[in-house]
Amino acid sequence: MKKNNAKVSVAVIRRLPRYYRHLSELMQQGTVRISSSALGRSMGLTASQIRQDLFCFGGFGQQGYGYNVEKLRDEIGDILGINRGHTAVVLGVGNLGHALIQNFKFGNNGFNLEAAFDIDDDVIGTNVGNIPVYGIDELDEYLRLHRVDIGVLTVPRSVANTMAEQLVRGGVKGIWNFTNLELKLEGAQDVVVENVHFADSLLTLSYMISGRDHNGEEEE
Amino acid sequence: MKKNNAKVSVAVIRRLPRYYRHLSELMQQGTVRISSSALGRSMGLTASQIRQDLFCFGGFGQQGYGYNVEKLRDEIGDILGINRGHTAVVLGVGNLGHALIQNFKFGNNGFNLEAAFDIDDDVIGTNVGNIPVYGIDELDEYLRLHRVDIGVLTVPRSVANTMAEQLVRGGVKGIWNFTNLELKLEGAQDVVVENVHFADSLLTLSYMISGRDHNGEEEE
DNA sequence: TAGATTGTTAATCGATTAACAATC
DNA sequence: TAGATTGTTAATCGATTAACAATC
Repeated sequence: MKKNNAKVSVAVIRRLPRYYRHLSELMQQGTVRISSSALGRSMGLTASQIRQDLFCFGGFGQQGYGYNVEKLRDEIGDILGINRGHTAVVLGVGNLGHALIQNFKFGNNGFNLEAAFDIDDDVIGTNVGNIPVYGIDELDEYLRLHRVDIGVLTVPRSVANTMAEQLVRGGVKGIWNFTNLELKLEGAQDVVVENVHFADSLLTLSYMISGRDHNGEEEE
Repeated sequence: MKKNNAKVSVAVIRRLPRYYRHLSELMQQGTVRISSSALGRSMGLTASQIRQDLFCFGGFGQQGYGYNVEKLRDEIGDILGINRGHTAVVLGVGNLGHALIQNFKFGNNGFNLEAAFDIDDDVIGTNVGNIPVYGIDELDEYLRLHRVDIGVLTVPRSVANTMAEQLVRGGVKGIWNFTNLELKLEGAQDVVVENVHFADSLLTLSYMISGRDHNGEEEE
């Protein structure tokens, strides 16, 4: 198992969570070992690609045997940063923020959700789930006093960029952006923005169900 | 502008909604024309890639001038299927379903949201926004009587696959899947599933903020 | 040991970028 | 017209797939 220092491509990185998810399910089903070809079959990838992907990180298998499901899962979890005690806050406790706080298992993904912020007096001071909701004017101080790794942005479009800038000034490492805006953050090259663009996803689906004659001409 | 029958790659397709979004913003700002290089600069793409992407569909520009923003936007909207009168129903009016019904602009993306379904008697018979909520046992008949293009799946994990199968039997063309489950739909090759996996997105962000020493060894 | 399956390099394929003639 | 910028082909780059020696 040799150290591989080549830069890992984003295509590989985006497959890691899928590996993690599938391996977790296999583990729950009690599967102890799996070969790259069996895993590939169940995930719709080639065995070659799986071995190549894992090779980026040194490879975690054993010739003639395959991969230990639990060990591989844990290794990938480590690579993804699941055991680093990441912390998160939610900005905007509207319908979507509410839904994320209540339903999304931050803990399963290695994040501790510690607070939420909103501008509405009716919700400030309450708890959603176990999460306290503070006023947005308390954000600066909160960020000064706590290490917050990411901000979850579920505020209205109109204030999205301002709030994002405030998070950046407060020292977050990443922003999980649910607003349909492309954030413009000057001089924050080391802050990572991960977008969840619902509209992009739906429009892709729209394209795919719309059939093939996309140039408006008759077929012959 | 010649007809191009080569299959369009998924990489290109997934860029189309971004083009659409950026062009919409430019249009709102009153920009009338734009060159591939200016658009590329503002989107973080090369001019070459933009021209190559549009070339897949025949090209919509004019030498020496560039692209008419509104015309290009509309052409891409057409390609994405925005003007086909698509219809949608939501399955599962929990926190997330509620948030989507209330906040997400289906109309902006060419979809008419027509109904929602849930199992909870407290919500059945009510309206969320303007959308009526029916009992899940009325779904089969509803699908028989109405043409529904996509089902939006925001039900609990445990019933996700069953509900998806019911949608397929009811004749939907696509499923917009917000459950963190990989749907297994036997014999439904022509039904498109578009996944919105929150966890995958967050874990990608987790990786990116976790620094580079992913093999646990000390640097030298 | 023999069989299986990985780690790893090489070959192929596809996507992005470069170049430039066509043309507005 | 001259300048600008596209449409389109060719070159390059990177990602996926194939192959096979290493080894459990």
